[in-house]
Amino acid sequence: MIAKSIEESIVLSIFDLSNQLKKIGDEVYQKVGLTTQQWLILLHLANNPNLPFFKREEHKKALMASELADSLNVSRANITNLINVLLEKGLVQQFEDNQDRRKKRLSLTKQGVALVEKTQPSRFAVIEYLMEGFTKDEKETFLRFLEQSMNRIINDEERIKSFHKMLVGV
Amino acid sequence: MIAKSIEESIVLSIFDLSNQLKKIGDEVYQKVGLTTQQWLILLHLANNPNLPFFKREEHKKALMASELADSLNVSRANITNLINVLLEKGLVQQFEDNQDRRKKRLSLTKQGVALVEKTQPSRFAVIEYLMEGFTKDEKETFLRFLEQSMNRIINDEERIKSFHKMLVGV
DNA sequence: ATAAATAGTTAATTATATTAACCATTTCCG
DNA sequence: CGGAAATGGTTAATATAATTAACTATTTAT
Repeated sequence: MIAKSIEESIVLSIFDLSNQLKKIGDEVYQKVGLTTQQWLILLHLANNPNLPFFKREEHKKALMASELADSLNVSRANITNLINVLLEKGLVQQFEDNQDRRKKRLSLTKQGVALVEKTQPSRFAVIEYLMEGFTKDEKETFLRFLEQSMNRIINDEERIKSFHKMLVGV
Repeated sequence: MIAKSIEESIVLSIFDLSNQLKKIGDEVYQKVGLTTQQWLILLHLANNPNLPFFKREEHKKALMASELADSLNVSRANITNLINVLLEKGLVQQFEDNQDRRKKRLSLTKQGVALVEKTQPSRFAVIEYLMEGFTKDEKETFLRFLEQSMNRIINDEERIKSFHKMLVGV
């Protein structure tokens, strides 16, 4: 018999909710021929200040593929494929960095910008609806909580793995 | 230029965190030859009271595959495959329902129970560490928030879709 | 008594990602 | 300075995790 634990409930709920949000996203963005991942790339290229990626570090120059790979936590090869679709659709453009010729910078095309702007209101409406009824203070606390958890995962990776060391011999 | 929004920050952080947690989970459970999905099935069969599934509805009888499909939000066919692995590994057993011969009930084997119990402490340690420093009240509010969001997604699906109707013609 | 619904499975397929190898370029440092 | 290592991007082959569609068996509804 496993004990009730508010902490575990939170983690399992986060999983569940994220899953559902992704399903909704996939369904919605499928209408414009995109996946949630491709959509997230557009949000990055739109410099959406609400992305954890932009909170963790400042980015003055246009993003490149490897930074997207970092933020989405996937391989560079995968990003290449995702970007190719966006290039074909004319939502994104690529240009070479003239200080470092290995790098390719990415930005939204006019169409890309238009798409992001057009979808903004409905995304906001859904999000606001989901968290209706909570105070600003409460929301700020959630966000701090989420950010602390992320920071600990990123910075104390070794420590977290050490908790699991005992599992190796199972 | 997209405006700062605490609500959108929360949603994007939830995405990010869930992603990271899944990566950690995959890495850890890979050591015992399981995926995060298979692991979640074990937690269900262990009647973990912290699973959103058990908070939404009571389940007196042993679970069956289609209920797992509901909870994990995947197809029944997919569950069949996931279960097969767990059967092969001897972590799970299946028995026929004698009231309804279409149904197959699932339960953990002794080995399955042992595995869940053995991994419990380290899972709890990680989880506690992630949310260290927040009060019980704060955690409870957070959980209510997550549950409200999930409920709205499940119960007001039509309403949420209607927010996106305007996108169809993009 | 028959049609519809439910539970599970199988086979074929699709989606989404990964790894490994490679090229070009830049950075590090002995 | 010059060679080794690191970085950025791509390609090809592969893995994995899921889906859909079709099917069987059984139960429920009318």
